[in-house]
Amino acid sequence: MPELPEVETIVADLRPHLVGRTIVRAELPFPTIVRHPEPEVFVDSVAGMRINAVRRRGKFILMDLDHDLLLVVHLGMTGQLRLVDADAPIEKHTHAIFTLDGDSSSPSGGARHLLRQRGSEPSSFPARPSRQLRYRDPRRFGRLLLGTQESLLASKKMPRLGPEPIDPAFAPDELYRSLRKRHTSLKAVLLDQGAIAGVGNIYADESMHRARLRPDRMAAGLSRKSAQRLHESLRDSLLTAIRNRGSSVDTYRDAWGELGGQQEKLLVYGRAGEPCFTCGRPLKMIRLAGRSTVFCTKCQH
DNA sequence: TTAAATTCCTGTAAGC
DNA sequence: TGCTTACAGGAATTTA
Repeated sequence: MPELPEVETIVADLRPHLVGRTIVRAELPFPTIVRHPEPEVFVDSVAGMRINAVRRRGKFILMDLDHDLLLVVHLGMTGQLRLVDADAPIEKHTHAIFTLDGDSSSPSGGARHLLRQRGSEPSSFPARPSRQLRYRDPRRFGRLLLGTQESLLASKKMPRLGPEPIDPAFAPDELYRSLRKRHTSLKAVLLDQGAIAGVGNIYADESMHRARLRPDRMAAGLSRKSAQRLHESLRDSLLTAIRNRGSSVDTYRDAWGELGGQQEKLLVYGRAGEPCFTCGRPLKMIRLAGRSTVFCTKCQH
């Protein structure tokens, strides 16, 4: 499922292809995927808007449009955002389609028309179909939002998010202080988007294993030194996963529909019962914060 | 106020 | 083989 590294991969892939493009038309085969505003307003409002930036915040994909509008995409568990040629067959569970203006590297519109009139359009300029950004989500846990940044925050449509764990400004002591005030399991805090943005079940388990910390430990009981280790492990887990283009467990695919590479390198997630790579003892699975949680009873304390 | 439980949703895999 | 059932989980919402 898409967590910080997967969303970061998609955003980095999409950015050069979307920035500067204009959304010609939006269609919503499944309108309720849009949570704000009303679907008709959403469709009307994005049409004709230029995409000025593509960013990530936590697990959210943010697209800055004209007129201070912000198009927000959350992939939930099975959401996929793909860039395809407009004539590509529409896959099942496609809930939103954004048609983009043509490729600026080949003459389009008026320029193409002029060339054709003069009978001099080079054959090396194929009639490139316009492209579409498509949102597909079989389990429909994802959502789309539109509004000004200010209005989205004010209406509480966008949750308040904690610091970005891979931001160099995120200091070990900041993690220590936020853990200190939480009387719940370490796992629950790592999954809390208001505490740290972007961490989900995969990288919570991976980073606690790297830090040699039991997921069911009380967060408030962690020493400064342990918090420091967790801080480093979190960054390592996330940055390594970004380098490997994310983990394709379940249905995750990048913007081109390709698999990531990190799933083959996971230390504990999805490996319950298999031997720990460090000590060989079978990894244990428990349920914490409503999530399956895998760890090593010997290596993690 | 905070933490835990419940809910949404469908593809997949296990079990009969 | 074919059906039923349990399970996966992000986060909003509800309950404790």
